[in-house]
Amino acid sequence: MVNFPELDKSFENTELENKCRKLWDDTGIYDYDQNSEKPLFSVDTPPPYVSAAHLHVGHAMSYTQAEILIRYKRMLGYNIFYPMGFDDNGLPTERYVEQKHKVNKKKISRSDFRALCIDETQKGAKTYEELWRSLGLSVDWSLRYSTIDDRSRHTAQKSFLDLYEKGLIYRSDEPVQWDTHFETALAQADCETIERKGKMYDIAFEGPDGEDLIISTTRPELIPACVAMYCNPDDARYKHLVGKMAKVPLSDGREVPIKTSEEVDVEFGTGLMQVCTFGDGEDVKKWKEDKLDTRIIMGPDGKMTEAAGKYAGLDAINARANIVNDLKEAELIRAEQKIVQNVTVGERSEQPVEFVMAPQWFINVLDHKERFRARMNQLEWFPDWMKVRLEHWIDGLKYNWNISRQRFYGVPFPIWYVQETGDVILADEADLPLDPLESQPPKWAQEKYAGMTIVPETDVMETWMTSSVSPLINANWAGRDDVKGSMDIYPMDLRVQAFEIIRTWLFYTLIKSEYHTDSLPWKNVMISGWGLNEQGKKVSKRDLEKFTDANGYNRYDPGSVVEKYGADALRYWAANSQLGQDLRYHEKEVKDGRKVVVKLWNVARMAFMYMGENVEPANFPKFEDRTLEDRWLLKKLHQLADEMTTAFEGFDYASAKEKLHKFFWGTFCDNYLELTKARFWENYDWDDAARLSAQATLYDSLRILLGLFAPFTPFITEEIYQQAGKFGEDYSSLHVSAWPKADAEILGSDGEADMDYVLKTLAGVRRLRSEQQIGAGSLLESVTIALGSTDGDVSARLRGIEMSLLSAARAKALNIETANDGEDTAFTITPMAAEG
RNA sequence: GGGCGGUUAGCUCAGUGGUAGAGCAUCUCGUUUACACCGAGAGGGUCGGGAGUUCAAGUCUCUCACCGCCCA
Repeated sequence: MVNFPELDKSFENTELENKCRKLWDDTGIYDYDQNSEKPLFSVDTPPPYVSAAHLHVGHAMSYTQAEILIRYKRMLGYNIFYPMGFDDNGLPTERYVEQKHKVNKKKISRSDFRALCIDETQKGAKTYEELWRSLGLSVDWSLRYSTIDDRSRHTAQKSFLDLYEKGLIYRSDEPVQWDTHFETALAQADCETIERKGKMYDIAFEGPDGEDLIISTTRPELIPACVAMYCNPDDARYKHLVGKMAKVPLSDGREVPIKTSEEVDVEFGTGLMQVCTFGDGEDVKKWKEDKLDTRIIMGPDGKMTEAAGKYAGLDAINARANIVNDLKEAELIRAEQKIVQNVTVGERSEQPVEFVMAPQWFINVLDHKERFRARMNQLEWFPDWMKVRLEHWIDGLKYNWNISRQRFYGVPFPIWYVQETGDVILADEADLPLDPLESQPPKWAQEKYAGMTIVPETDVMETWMTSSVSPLINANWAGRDDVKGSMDIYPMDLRVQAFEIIRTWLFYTLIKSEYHTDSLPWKNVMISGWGLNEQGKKVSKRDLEKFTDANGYNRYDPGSVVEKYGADALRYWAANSQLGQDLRYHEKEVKDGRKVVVKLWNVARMAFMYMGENVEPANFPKFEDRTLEDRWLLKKLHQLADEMTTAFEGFDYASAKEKLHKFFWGTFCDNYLELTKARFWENYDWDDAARLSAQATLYDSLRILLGLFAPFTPFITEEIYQQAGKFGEDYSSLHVSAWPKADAEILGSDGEADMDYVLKTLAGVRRLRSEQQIGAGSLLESVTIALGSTDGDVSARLRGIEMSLLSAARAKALNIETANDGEDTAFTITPMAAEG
């Protein structure tokens, strides 16, 4: 027995959302159950940087897209492992703290700086958690981790030790890509290429016989660091020079060798090039291969050092200007030309990347590309074409992965060095996590190196070193007893993330799994696109600042949007973009979701009204005994459930939503409900059996629709479900009820062919009403259907469904005429307005 | 220069070889007993250009152009 109360005419979304959130929290429906018998579905989600309140509707979009799928899986009966992490170490945090507190890491103690970072990240995490909750993300918050907490530091440090023991990690003093703004090393993945205007100078070196040797360069300031000159071995112009020396300009006659390399482009400039320590990766390569001299003239801060002589203290730009002047005075610049050049810059600082010599820790990736490719191919990619992006990244790898960062805030390396011997002392795994600056080395080491000077590593690991073990953090690889997960959840079922971190997060995680566990980290990966602003650009911090109005409302801020339109509305918008595709955000499109939510509420209101109290599903007529309209509707609805299931199985939430939307608004509301109302109205002669059939079908269809909408709009559907007395079910929440399963018998049913006449009548009368400006509500005196065919059967069939046709036309009488025009399917409707 | 994605209605986007779709916007009508955050109807498209395959191409192939992202 189920009672359907009268629903309020409207609802207040924040109030409704708070109610649902309380229910979900109280019943713990999102909790991962370690002892469950159910099949497991585990998800590895991106830990966003919490250092700045930078989350925008684009983030809401991609997190929601994944979460819709997770809700579907939960309704399928999976035991869901859905954690949330926060990434709070790394450069973004430090930069945020530096800017916000106007501090310089050189002028503040390491521990004070770290304290500020931790404080800011805790604030940020709180804001973020509230936002994700308000959006309805069905996360088990007890699984929450942060990349600076004990378990993450423990896991990252264990990762280091394991790699060290396996010989996959090494320390080396070699030129590394360097960010002169943040004064830290960078990995290849931390760099990007930008286009900018520059100048190409042709500069004369002096050959062995006093002749001019012209090189073309955009970086004349590196001339004092020139250590060799190169030409192509096949270049006839310079063959006689190979092995001889050239004099470097402005150097008091310093000489550098002239060498050959296949890689020198004969067509570029004069075919001669300088190699400096270090201008770019090519310089590094030749320096290594040919064991060239080292002349470092630039410091870690990007300023010229004493070795640059009179240019010392200048940054690259000023040094360039000065040196160009000097060269001009010496008449050594033979040409200059404006060009557009591609410059590698630090992703965060946007400063040109330089090379600096410093001992760093590297993970060997170059020797194992084939293994990574094989793993990559074992992964199921959604969408599949995203795989190519990783493939090309792996192919294009040029450097081993440098994980050392000369920063304060991050996971420390669990190591010390012995000054006298250079030995590396590793921490014991049992002591992790630790900071070598604050902890003593293991006892055995203290004994072994007694009397020697033991110094801690002061660099920290780069942030990806930690986030790349997120599946292992979740699976408690470190074996901590304060954590819920276990290696049973590993490999995880699904990784979700956006495309821009394929080369970093996805790639690094793949590496770590390969090295640590000799397996994939997850079975499937789902890659989202970006939510873009109205101009089609990535939503920027500027958008978040510029468009905030006096009341603090910002259309790009998910918090603002949720408050104004409701979480369901924003979620509904998020499902608009196909998996992997970008989507422009327009605030007005959130209204579309809002409308669906309101419509659902009103549908429920009506259905509740017509179902009323004391509804006994046991007394419902069987499917085959229901009316034409009801059987048709149910068949369509079960087809929909079937199609949506297929879509979801392919991670295609977007077409699932599209099909649902189309069905709900068109088939269900505009057609079925409009047809069905008449059965509850007094001016129609429908019998009680037909009314009961309608009630049964409203009951069934509303219940199924709530299920189908649940992943997209969890709040409104939950509220209706609860108001409906949970349809007499035992589930504590709609979101742990069973996903609607298409019934084979209903799918295979036929006999609704007559429905075609009803729908044609509905459409035909509507058109005529519109043409003749007759309101849809006014009852017609009669409707006339003119049959072109002389087939008497049709006439009889129409008489058999007379009540349905009258309901469709909203008419009192049905006339059937045969127009002898010979057309088989001619079918017209002639309504007449009722009097008055 | 190479790669990936995109180019469909004014805007944002769907579209599975078989009569071009949705929402928003526009126009007309309708205060109707779930909903005006509504309903009915209408207008609006050489599906980026060109070539090819096919009985049939928005869809498959080739090519060119433009946009976005990534790599040189």
